[in-house]
Amino acid sequence: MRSPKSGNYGNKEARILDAAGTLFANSGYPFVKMEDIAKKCEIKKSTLYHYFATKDDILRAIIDEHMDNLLRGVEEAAAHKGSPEDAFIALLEAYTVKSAQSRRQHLVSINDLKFLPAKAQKDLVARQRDVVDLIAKSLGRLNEDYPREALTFYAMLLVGMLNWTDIWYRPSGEVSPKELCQRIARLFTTEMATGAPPQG
Amino acid sequence: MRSPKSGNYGNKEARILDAAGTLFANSGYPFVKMEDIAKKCEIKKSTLYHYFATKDDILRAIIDEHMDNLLRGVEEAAAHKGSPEDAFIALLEAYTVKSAQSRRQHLVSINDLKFLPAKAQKDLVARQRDVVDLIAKSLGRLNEDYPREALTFYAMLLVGMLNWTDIWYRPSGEVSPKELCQRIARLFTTEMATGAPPQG
DNA sequence: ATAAATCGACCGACGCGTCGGTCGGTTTCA
DNA sequence: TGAAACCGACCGACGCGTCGGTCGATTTAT
Repeated sequence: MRSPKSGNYGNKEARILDAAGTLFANSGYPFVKMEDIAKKCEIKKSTLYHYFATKDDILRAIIDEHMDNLLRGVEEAAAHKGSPEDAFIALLEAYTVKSAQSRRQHLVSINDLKFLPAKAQKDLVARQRDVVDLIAKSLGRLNEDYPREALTFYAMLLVGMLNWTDIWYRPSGEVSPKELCQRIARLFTTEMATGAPPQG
Repeated sequence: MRSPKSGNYGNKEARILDAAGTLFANSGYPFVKMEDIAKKCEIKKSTLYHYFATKDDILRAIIDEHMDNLLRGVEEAAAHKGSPEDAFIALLEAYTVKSAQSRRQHLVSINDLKFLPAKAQKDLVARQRDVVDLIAKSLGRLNEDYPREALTFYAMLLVGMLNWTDIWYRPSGEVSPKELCQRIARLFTTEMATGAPPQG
């Protein structure tokens, strides 16, 4: 998205978030000190507090921005016109592309959400739920016979798989991102095509 | 395994690990203070250090024990005689049963591993890899045409899904553990039965 | 038999590094 | 010239780990 080196980096807030995101993703929120973030931005710690009131606020801002971004991308793909299968794959690709694009932010969102105060967490989790619902809806178009709760169930499985994948998957490895995405998609499209809807 | 209330709880070490495991699972390693653990064991913090040299050691012991347990269970199931499908399901069930049995330990293993010093992590991760390999091998028996690396790939996806499931799945909900397990198994057995092996 | 020596479990107090956050002052710039 | 950006010095709470020492039980020596 934004290269760390691009000259007029715009507002410093974004630069701070970018630096913090990288550090959080690499080391985990509790291990990153405010001074580390400051150093990476080539400012002093106290200056940091000119932009963000607390460490939590930085984390919150990162996750918040990422959720918006992710949700927007997935919503867009969900509106894909074409066969249900195409729409589903488009959605999956949107999800993985988005999480790859802002890979660090995504990792932070997954790993460090729990370090936020409960109230802030609820807010963010609600938005995660929106993503799951969109996926469930898309799955539903693959097979109209699955009841809503089964769809949600599979959507959760899918999101879980994707999120976990972020932890170990390296795009530079044997399997290309596109192939990763297609293989995962096939697991679910096949299920929806051949599986008997449960509890029906 | 061991009920917290069972009278002669045996050695105190186990009791400490049990208490710490619960606390870690509920709140996350960085948030749990040595004093919290001590209080839960009805001893003083300093006494804790009579049994474990550092906080890290406690975490390490928990994960270590759990890994052993899990690996043993999965190994046992892998030796299952019967059709490849039966063996695979048995293995899956072993995994989920084991992680449910010691749910807290499993959560700790997933969430808090990263708080260990790098060296200790490597050790534990290697054992996780052993589990993945066993699963890959079991998948391989479902379809001999899949090359090793594809099997590992799917095994990783599967383990990821299972691990993530631990985060949100509640056995008391709509879907019974057995059903959960079967649905997940079906995603992969179907793939292995109908899918074209990639890169082949 | 019993006093002395030994030992494991236990504890209160606290040293000390760490780290999020503050404050008062200086520089920059429109 | 005044507001925004920036900084160095500092603070206070917190939490890990330590240390000196107690207590009751077991072992040893006489």
